[in-house]
Amino acid sequence: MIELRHLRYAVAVAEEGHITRAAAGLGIQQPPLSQQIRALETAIGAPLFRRQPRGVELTAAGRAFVDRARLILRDVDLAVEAARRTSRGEEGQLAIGFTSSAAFHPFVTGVMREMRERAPAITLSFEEASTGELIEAVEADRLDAAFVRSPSERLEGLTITHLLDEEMLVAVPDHHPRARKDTRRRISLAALADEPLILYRRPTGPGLYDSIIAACRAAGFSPKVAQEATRMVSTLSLVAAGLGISIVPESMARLETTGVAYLRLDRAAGLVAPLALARKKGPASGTLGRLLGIVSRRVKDRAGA
Amino acid sequence: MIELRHLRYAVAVAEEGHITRAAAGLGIQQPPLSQQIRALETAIGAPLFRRQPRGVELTAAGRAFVDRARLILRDVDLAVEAARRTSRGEEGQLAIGFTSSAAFHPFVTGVMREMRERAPAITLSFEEASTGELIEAVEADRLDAAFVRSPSERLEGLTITHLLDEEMLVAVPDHHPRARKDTRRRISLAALADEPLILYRRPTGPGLYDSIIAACRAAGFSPKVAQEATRMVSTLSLVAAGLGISIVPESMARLETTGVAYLRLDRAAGLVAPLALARKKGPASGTLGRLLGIVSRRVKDRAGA
DNA sequence: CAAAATGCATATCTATTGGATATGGATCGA
DNA sequence: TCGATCCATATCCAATAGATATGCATTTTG
Repeated sequence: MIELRHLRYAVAVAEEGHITRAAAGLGIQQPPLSQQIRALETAIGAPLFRRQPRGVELTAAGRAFVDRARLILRDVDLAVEAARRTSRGEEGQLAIGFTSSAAFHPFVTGVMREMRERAPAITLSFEEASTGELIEAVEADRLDAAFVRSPSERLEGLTITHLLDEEMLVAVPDHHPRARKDTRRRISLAALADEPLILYRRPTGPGLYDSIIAACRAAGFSPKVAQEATRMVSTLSLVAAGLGISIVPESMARLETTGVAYLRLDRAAGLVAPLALARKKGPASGTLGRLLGIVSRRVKDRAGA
Repeated sequence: MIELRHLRYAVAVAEEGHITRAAAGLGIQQPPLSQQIRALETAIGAPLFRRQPRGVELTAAGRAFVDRARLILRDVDLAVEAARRTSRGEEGQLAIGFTSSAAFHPFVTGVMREMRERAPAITLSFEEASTGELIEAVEADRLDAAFVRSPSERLEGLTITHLLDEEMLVAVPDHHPRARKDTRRRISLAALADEPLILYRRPTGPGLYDSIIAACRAAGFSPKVAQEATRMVSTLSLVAAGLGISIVPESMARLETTGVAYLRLDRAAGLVAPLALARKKGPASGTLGRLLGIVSRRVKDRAGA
């Protein structure tokens, strides 16, 4: 059976044109090298070297073989390197999901940008869905990780890492009486008891929706849900159209939203939009490990700052 | 040190998704296979397989490696095959030379055509030169073989194989008085004693030139050499222009030669153009062996016919 | 021209290691 | 819970890669 050893030896002998010298270079003695070369020639069934009085030289068949052997040896090194890089998470692919409200958060976009820079050989794929759908996708290994909101339910088999809590803002039409007043003043949730509320809710699973309803109840009223939108951005359009007000994560205020004004909520409302990363329990793959590294470093930096 | 064995094993395990089953397929037991896989993983420095309760499955790094390993194993087979084919003379290159007078001989063109058909993977290269130059090129290994005329000098280190003797014809302008008579009748060399002779001679080395002069002397006269041309074809042009007559190998008569008529010579003239193959002494390379095989078969066929 | 040197091949021995057998331990299905 | 499945570990054996010693052919050198 031909082994890489035979290729390495044949290449060395071809380069030296000399068995004894090649043996020295390979760190073995001359006789074993002679034997291995002969064994290779026998396996191939053709002489690769012409034995000259002052050394050896390649036959035409030898040249054909050695030229290819060189490439093969290089390919083996490349294969090993590829495996190492893949293992270290510098190469491969990573499927990431996020809820629409997380997609615009600077933390998430920052992580993504850093991934692109630090590991350009990783092919990233993104998916937007509701928290519930994302959790399901992660469980089913369709996603490697997902940025989700309100990790309320602790799911078996998943690791959910809390990243940060984001303030929530009240979005009101800009002609709304409250938008006229000092927008820096915080208002209480209760002050919005009579306003028609527009909420974002995906067909499936939990999300910010429930947190908002719960917070209103805690503030002593039951919100009047005027509309439900399936995309977060449409929520804001409806607000701009004057159909009601809404409560959205702070990062949403970054979107171009003419016709919408944002009001800060009283801290007592206790309404925050948590951002968390969900992934399968167990050791992370190389590419996922790479992502986790970046995420945890940024969480730490954030805490320090 | 990573060996092809490791690649073969990794590919087998990846394909079966099962160490025990793969071991059976490889004709070894399960424990050594487990060991070899582990050794490979250690050498690479990354796990290639995830041990599952019901078998094993590739990690991302494993997939990256095994995909390449498959190609490498195929390349090794291809390298072996290429060496075998080259050795058998089905592949490689062959530099062949011939004198201008041999280039048109049907024997030579026939051999070349057969080479192309039988061993299309051999890259043929041709060179035209005088017999002397060709002999030199063969000695210096710039040519693998050469079709030459008059192997008069036995050169040390070369094997010169006589292939056939070709009749020589007298080329005369078609308005020449002799061309009017019965062209099938043979004439004697002596009858041409008074004709101005146009001969072909390369700057270097012996050739047909000397044979012709010698034959004339044997016929009892010294030829009047009117012109010397450096290309055989120009010789015929000069004949057509009426500058004199010439003596050329029969195969030259195949060229389109308006204005030239050919006369057969008396056998007593003993003027023949021998065709021989010159090559280095010693065992022939694969590609050259291929040529020699075709040549010798055709010589034999010719003798039989 | 003889002697030394060079360089591959052969012969024999040793040490490494690939592979076999036996067994343990974890997980899964009945 | 018991047996089946399947990988890992431990130990042993056998094949073979490689070491040492030597032979043989050719070439260089004094």
